[in-house]
Parts: sequence; structure tokens; C-alpha cells
Amino acid sequence: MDYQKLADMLFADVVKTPEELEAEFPPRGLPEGAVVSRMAPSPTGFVHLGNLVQGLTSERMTHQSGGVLFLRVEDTDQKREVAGAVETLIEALKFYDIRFDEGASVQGDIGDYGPYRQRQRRDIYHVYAKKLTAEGKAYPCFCTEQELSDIHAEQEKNKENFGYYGKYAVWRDRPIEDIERQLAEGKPWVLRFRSEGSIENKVKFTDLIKGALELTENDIDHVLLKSDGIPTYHFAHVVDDHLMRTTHVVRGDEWLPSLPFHVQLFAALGWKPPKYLHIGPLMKMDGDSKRKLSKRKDPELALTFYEQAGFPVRSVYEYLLGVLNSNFEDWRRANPDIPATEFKFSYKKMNPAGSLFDENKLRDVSKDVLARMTAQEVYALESEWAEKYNPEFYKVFTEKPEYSQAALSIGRGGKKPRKDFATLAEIPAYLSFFYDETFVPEYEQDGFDWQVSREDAAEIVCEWQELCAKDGMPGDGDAWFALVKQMGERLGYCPDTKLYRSEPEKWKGSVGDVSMVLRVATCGRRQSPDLFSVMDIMGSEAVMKRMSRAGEKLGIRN
RNA sequence: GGCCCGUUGGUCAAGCGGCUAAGACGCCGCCCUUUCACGGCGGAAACAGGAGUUCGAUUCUCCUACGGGUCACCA
Repeated sequence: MDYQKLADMLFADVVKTPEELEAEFPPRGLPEGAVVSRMAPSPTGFVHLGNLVQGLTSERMTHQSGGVLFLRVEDTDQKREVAGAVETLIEALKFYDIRFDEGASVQGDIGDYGPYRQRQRRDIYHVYAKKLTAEGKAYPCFCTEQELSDIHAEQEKNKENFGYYGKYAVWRDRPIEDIERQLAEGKPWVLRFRSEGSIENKVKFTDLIKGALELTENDIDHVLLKSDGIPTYHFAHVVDDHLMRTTHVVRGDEWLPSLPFHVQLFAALGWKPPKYLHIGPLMKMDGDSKRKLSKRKDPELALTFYEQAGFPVRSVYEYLLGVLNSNFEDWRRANPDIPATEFKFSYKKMNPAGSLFDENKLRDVSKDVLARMTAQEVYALESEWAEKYNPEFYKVFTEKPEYSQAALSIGRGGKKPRKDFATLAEIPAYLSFFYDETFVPEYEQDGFDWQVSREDAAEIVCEWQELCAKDGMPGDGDAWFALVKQMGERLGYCPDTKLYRSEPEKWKGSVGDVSMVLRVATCGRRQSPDLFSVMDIMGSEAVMKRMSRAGEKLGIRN
């Protein structure tokens, strides 16, 4: 067989040579140890947690080592492509703070190793397809879909391994005349790899996460180029990651079975394969068993799910970082205030098994993240979120920014900040009493428990109104609380909780009861952050209005 | 079915031949406290099973079970 002739026949339009491409995309000349990696998603319009896990790992490894992170769009499957998906993808990744040094972007490609969209790299793949063909390492196959499924059926019947190999590889050694005839008739063809492997042999391989691996050699003549001339993932991966000088490939471990083929392809092209990190899948609990998160069934796999649920980017980021490197949690506790990027990420800490996605943990991490932010930061995030998902709240929340920020600042800062909410979606309810528009007093519901009798509650409200009307409300917390105690004592409430507990029969109640009545009257509910701060921020006029409203409900007429 | 990966408390996980087998989330109890949230202290809770190797196995080997993945002109 004259392979060179076959190559010229199949790839008449190829003009470049492998040598020229090598020169065009030379080694990057980065310092020793610098990692070059990439995210290589396919534009299906669905960005998920798996993408992010992989992206985060690549991002940390590259940027921590002074290397390069690039984005390559794997758009080789025209059938599955969704319009605008590339933009969606890029936006989502940007939203999650994955910054690329080069690659595809909304404005077009950036960088010297492009194009970064595989469909545009067709000519490059063909150079190597031609080379492989000329060397007898690849050949055209004219099997129809029907023929292939017949082969599969027969293999199933005979309990043989599936695939195009051995006697089933019917075009592997056809005379060139047969090929010419098919070509002349305009029959569609694919280019297949001529595998010299055998399932009798094992290949040893070291994965950076999984460790030492012993895999069975590949004996299948896999498709390199599809009938439309576009490469399959396998071929594109090998060519691109070589030419783009990728040093580390991070991907899901569903790729492990095709690793022997990839290694084989690198060898066939005379290239050194990159290092691989195969990440275990993210799982979820389904009844009693774990299973991989599925795009179809699990909305929580989509990144948009977390955005909508109001989890800040940093929460998802830190949660994931903790899953990938469990020592991150300890580090974070020791360093509560420095950016997560200062943490020293190591692939060595990554678990070879899959992880169960733990929403409880995410919430916990998120509470911490939110508690460490300044009121201004939370305000900004909340505005952004509410504008999109809770327009009504957005309106009142942003009407008086300083007011809302003051409300958010209660109990913030210091060693033990409050942790009142895990998501931005919980803030409207948490702050509802700060705005008349969203204030819904629980005491207006039947059977509400004021903790004291309604008469006593009325008395407290009344008294407080009079006091404040006369002297105004105290301007600092201690004075305020002293006043509450003093007033309570006059009404028969013990100013000291401990004392009250030791001899409860001597008092009507304790200062806690007095505060509770004022709290309910002001906030409409029994839980609130520090009451003085709330009143102080709301202002005495607003507080007096709340007192009147509660008073009315309690049967006071003024 | 073939091939491959995995298996430490409910969950996430340290561990890498000798430990009373960390820590975190969740749960329970106590303390702090004008409510709640926070915080502090304490508790219940694990090496899938069986053979080896070894003076000694959570750690190494094999088998079994279970879970997961993969066997496309999808990635």
C-alpha cells in the first residue's frame, strides 16, 4: 500500500507541514515548574459545577505557579451546539472569578496559540491527519451507520468486546483501489487510527490524582476525523494540547477509559503527553445510594442554580476549594480575612474518589463568607441579586442605601460577627421589619405570644412611648438599656435576669420580658439583632409609629 | 457483559506499617445571653467483608460485596 499516495488523495488541500506548525507554536519558554492548563468546555449552554471544579483546579495550579490558563472551546459537535452558548459560558466563568490569560473571549481570541475554537482549527488537524495517513497510522473508513450498528449487534450476540477492531475493522487493510472507487462515488468517510495495541497488554501510567494506574491497551481503531472533517475529542485533545503547550490536563475521571488511546496517539505523533489529573465525579444522594450528579435530573448541578439561590460567588468558590483541598478549612479559620487566593493549593490533597455534594456545608461556608464581608459589600451583592430576583425588595432596599447598609452592619465586624443568613435570598426576610413596605408584624396574627400578658405588654408600650416623647430616645446602647431596666423596675420587672431566676415570685417578670415587648412592637417578631441598634437606625419617629401600631393592636387608645 | 476507578462516623474529610483513628458540617446536651444569631465546653457516631504479607495492618497484596465510570462520526 502506498500510504503517501493515500494521504495525498485524502488531504489534497493540506499545504502546511508539521514542522511549520511546530515553528508557529513554539514552546512557551516559561520558567521551570510553571503550569500551563486550560478549560476546554463544549458549548452546550449549560455550565455546571463539574466545569467549575475542573476550572478551579486548573486556575489555582496555573496562577499559583506563574503559568498560563487558557480557554479553549470544544465546539466539534455541531449537532449539540446551542446558539450563544459560548458567550453564556464565558460570562458564567467570569462571574465565578475564573480569569483566563488567553483563549476564546467574547471579543474574540486572545493569545498566540490560537485559534481557540476547535472548529476554526480544522486545517491544523488535517496536517496531522495527513501525516498519520502517510505513515500508515491512519486510514479512511466508509462504513455506514447501519453497518456499524450491525457490527455492534453481532458483538453483543457473540459476547465479544464492542468496537471497531480485528476482523470488524473491515476497512483497515483494504486495497487502495477500493478506497479510490468509494471516493469517486463521493461516499462519506471517516479517518480512523490504526491501533497497534492489544488488550493482552497493560500500560502503566501515573495520574497526579489517582496515582499509579494499570490500564489495558487500546486495540480499537477509533475515529480521528468525522465525516465532516472535524476531529473527534480525542484527536483534537492531543493535537491542541500539544500545540498549545499544555503541561497539565485536568478533567473528569470519565475520561480514564480513553486514556490509553490518548497516550497511544501522543506516541504515534511523536509527542510527549502532558501530565493528567483525573478528578472524581461530584455525586449526590439519591434515596439510599450515591450517584453522579446528572445534568437532566439535578438542577443544583447548574451554576445558575446557585446564583438564583443567592449564594455569593465567594461562597461557592470557598466551598469547592474546601472539597478539593480539605486543609483549606483549617487555613481559613487561621486566616479569616485574607483572600482565598493566598491559600496554597495542592493537587496532592485531592481525593481520588468522588465527593458527595453537601448543601449543608455550602450553607455553613456561605454564612461565614457573608459574615466576614463589610456591610457595603453585602449591600452591593444584595442589590445586584435582588434587582434580578426580588424586584420588590430591590426597590425599598436601594431607596436609602445608607439606611440599608446601617441595617446590615448590626453585629458585623469584630471577632464574633453575627451569621444570620447563608444566602442573599434570605436577606429580604431578615431585614423586612426595617421597611414599612415589607413590615408584617406577627403580633397581628391570632394567638401570638407576647411572652407577657397583653395588658402588661400594653403597659410597657405605653410607658415607653411616654418616656421617649418626653426625653427622646437615648443615643447610646448602655444608656438605652439602663432606661429599659429602670422603666421595667418601676413597672415591677426585675432588672437582673439572674436575680429574677432565683426568686421569680418577687417580680412580674424580668428585663428580658420588657425588651421582648419592645422588640415585638418594633420588629413585629420575637427575634431580631440588637434591639438598641435597630431602634437607633430606624430613628425615633419610625419607632414611635411602630409603638402606636402595636399599641392599637393591644387596645391602647391615645 | 468487557475494561477501569473507588470504598474511614449521616456527610465532607485527615491519615500514607505502630495514633486513645484528627478536624469540619449536621444532630444532642450544657454554658454565655434582654430575644435571635454568634461564641465556648462536652456527647453520640467510622476504617465494607474475608484471606494473606508482617512482630504489628485503616495503611501493602489478593478475593468478595457494594458504589461509580466507560465501551459513538458526544464531549
